[in-house]
Amino acid sequence: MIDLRLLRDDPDLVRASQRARGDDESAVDRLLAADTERRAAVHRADDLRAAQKAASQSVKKATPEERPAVLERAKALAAEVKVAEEEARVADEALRAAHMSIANVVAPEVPPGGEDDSVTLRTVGEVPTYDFPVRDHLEIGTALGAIDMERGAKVSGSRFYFLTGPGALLEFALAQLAITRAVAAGFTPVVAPALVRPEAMAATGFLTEHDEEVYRVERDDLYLVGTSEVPIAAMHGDEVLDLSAGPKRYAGWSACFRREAGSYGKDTKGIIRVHWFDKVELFSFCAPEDAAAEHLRLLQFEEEFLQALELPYRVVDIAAGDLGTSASRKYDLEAWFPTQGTYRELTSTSDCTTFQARRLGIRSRDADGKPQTVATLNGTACAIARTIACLLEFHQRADGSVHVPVALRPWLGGHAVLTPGMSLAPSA
RNA sequence: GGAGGCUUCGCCUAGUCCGGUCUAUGGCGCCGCACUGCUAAUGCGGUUUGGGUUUUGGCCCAUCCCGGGUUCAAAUCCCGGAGCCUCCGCCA
Repeated sequence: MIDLRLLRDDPDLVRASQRARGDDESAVDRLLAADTERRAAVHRADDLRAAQKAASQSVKKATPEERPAVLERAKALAAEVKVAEEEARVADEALRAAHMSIANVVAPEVPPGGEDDSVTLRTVGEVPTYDFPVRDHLEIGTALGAIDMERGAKVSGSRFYFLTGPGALLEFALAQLAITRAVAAGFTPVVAPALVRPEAMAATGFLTEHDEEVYRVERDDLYLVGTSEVPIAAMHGDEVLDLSAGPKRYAGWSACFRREAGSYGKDTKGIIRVHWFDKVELFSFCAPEDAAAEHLRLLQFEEEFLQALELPYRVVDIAAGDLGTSASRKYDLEAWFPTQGTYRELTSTSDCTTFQARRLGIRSRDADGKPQTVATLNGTACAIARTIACLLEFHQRADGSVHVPVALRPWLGGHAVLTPGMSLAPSA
């Protein structure tokens, strides 16, 4: 939800944001009107309630003779209050609906336009030429005994997989590397629940924006999260955080579940797009004025992580029309997939400013000790399945073996290369 | 799964049986002032949050876990829900 004060003070800023996103500008005027109407309705109800309260107090003080008349007036007022309250409730609901229909105000630096208007800020690392026919990650992973897609389908259906042998070790190695680096960078490690109540899902916006993407456990009225952003954001819901020592930073590990409705035919092969994967997610709560700097910090972490994996990548400044509802700015980090001959999103980071925290009721104290809504930011440290896919493809060699980035070796028995049929026991 | 207890303005707590003076008690903490060589102690005052309004002094409304209901009037009575704790059962 956007800041209504900002809307009242500078509606043109919000209109410009809507324009940049390709969203409906008139929604701004509908919200302004709903805001005015709600305030009028609340004012009427409050005044009536004050009168009714006074009347109610006078019932007790009334003499027996006056009592019937006083009671009569109080009753009449009570009925009026009931009507006015209902009107206020309706106005409030209308405001809420209008409020929800407007996405976060985009940062002024964001490129306007749609998907094709996103801007590559920089490209880091060399894209090598492979002097042999490159194989995709599924071929390599299957040959290594790292990925078993067929049995994944047998047990759970399409877009499910088993990670076995070196694949399973890679999962833990990536998780360890991500968490270790995050802790070193000041993030508090968190193991978060992957099953949450409807409130947590709704408060983070996933029931409205990504409703089709979400798995429900109807029997228990719980939802499987698509990212640990959900439990971590909701973790501090309705709290006043102490940010006097700086942002609160978390690195959350959890399983992630996505129905991938509407992505039939997209990335059907391998583990690039799957119904379940594990992920280490970065999440920061900070003062609104620190959000832009914090965003760059998350971006830097993500870049350094890809560098540690020895992967070339590019940083894309996502255009307004392609931003999520809560994001005011978003960077995608895309790494090179040789079989696709292109960069594909491996991680991303979004600055949600106060948009998400307003709905979640997460505040901190400003310099004057007044509560203010915090800013929230999220970023991928490592989406494990897709990262494994990229590593296998990018670091493949002509003989079907795969180079292991130095940073991962401590968790892979010290091995520098993964070879089909190799022993996974630590090398001497 | 069964039985019971509990949830009050940062923390602790009184109030709930028996509806109105609860405009919520007291303590701790915190802020200000006074006193005081300094500190401590003491005294006095202030200290939930959100909304509305404002001549920026204030004023009004809501807020006692959440949502309904009864009533002129609900922290208090009734119904539904959530969370925490204890015990029993089951369980990796």
